[in-house]
Amino acid sequence: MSSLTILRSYAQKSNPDSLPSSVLLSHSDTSLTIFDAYPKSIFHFLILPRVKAPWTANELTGLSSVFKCDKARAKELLLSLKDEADSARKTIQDEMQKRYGFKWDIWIGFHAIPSMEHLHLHVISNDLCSPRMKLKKHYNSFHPKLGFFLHLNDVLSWFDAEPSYFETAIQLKKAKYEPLLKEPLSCWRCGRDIANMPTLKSHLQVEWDDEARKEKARVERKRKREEDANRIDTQNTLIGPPTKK
Amino acid sequence: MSSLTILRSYAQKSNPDSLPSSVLLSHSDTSLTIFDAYPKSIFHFLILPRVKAPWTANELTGLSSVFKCDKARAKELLLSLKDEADSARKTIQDEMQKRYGFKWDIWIGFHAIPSMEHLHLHVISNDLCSPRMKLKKHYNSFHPKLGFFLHLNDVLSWFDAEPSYFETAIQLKKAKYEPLLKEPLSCWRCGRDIANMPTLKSHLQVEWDDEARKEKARVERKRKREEDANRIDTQNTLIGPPTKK
DNA sequence: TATTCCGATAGTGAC
DNA sequence: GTCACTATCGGAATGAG
Repeated sequence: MSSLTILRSYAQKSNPDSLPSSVLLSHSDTSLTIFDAYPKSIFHFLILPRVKAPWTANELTGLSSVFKCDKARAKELLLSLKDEADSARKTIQDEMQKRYGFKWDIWIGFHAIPSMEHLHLHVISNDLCSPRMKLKKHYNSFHPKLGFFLHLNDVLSWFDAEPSYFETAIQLKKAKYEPLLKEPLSCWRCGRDIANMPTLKSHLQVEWDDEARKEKARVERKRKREEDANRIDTQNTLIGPPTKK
Repeated sequence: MSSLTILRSYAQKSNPDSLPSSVLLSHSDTSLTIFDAYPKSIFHFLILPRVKAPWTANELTGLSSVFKCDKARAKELLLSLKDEADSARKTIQDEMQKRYGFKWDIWIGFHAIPSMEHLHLHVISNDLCSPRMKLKKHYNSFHPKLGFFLHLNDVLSWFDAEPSYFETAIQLKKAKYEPLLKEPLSCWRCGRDIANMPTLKSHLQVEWDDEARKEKARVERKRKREEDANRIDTQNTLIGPPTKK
């Protein structure tokens, strides 16, 4: 199977459960949620629309081809992907809590110019810490403010925009988006320019470690507060009436 | 010692014999012949003018600064370098015969834009086979027909050219010569374009092996002819008068 | 913007 | 056009049977 069309081959399966569990996380009637084979963050899933009536494989090649179909149908499709993405987000959040003791943000969106020939919606945790995050284009393709990563909610807002804006937006012109991948590296959190990928990766790790530390402290303070409140409640229950706040 | 000025430091020695034998091959009153520290061929020497009255270190920075001095003095300097280069050439030819049993061509010339700050004349065998021959710019800087390598005899001919030609030539404009180093690779022997350095290096090795084979065969034929002639002479001496040719 | 392999290209730092 | 080091950039192939 060529790497260019592997997602399509998944999306064409009439029985998604035949996919190995290392590939498939879950599926619905209209979509699959798979593990990105080269995760660019600790958590990274792809939501694929299934090739199923009324959709053909060609119509599902990418965002542009989807938009070229009936507008209402396109919106319906994206909303169903959104449902699946929200579900994947919850799965990720549970895992975050279980494995790391805290939760951090998750981004949901498309690449303006994908390489693989089947629409895929990224659901990715915002750490961007992964051994597979190797190249400038990898990073820039997920930078949340650069423009190449199209947040799903932004894409959905196109449906409510002026028709002329909609028509321009859905063209996803290469000339507009391709150069973004070559932009200088900058930390999406602190905005600082960073000279190269090794330095950026260290920086992202520090930023995430920092967030982890702060979040865990916050969780711990909350736990303490609740414990205190509980002890006071218990004391109050045992020795007197509740104190006024 | 910075690599930019190391040649100058050699050229300034009042006693060149204090240089290690791994650096110095020989010297005259006006010049040094040193081993190129990064030989781009099997044989590769540099001839340096010594910093010695009437020459100052600044005047000897490069070809341009030399030409800016008195024209007659400049010519005299180049002719003295030529003498040393011819001497180095003979040394190389002896070594070729001793080590390889045949001789091949030697080029004598300057780089139009040198990186090191002291005039140095290259004396280099035309094999261009060396582990130090690594980059396109290395090769192109010695390509005998590309223009970046200025054969000493060509430079000397500038003195006899129209004054306007002379004045233009001695400027050695970067804009003219720099782009030559990025020209596509082509074999200086057979003219074929060659895609990359690894391929070129293999090709140069084959070309040189080929020349070696042919030259050795030629040498052997000559030896045989002389042996035959000698045997016939000897026979003639022993058994009769020389035969007419 | 799938990865991987190979090589060319570009910037730096050397002292 | 000094080198050596690091990283980036640029093309081509990639599968399957």
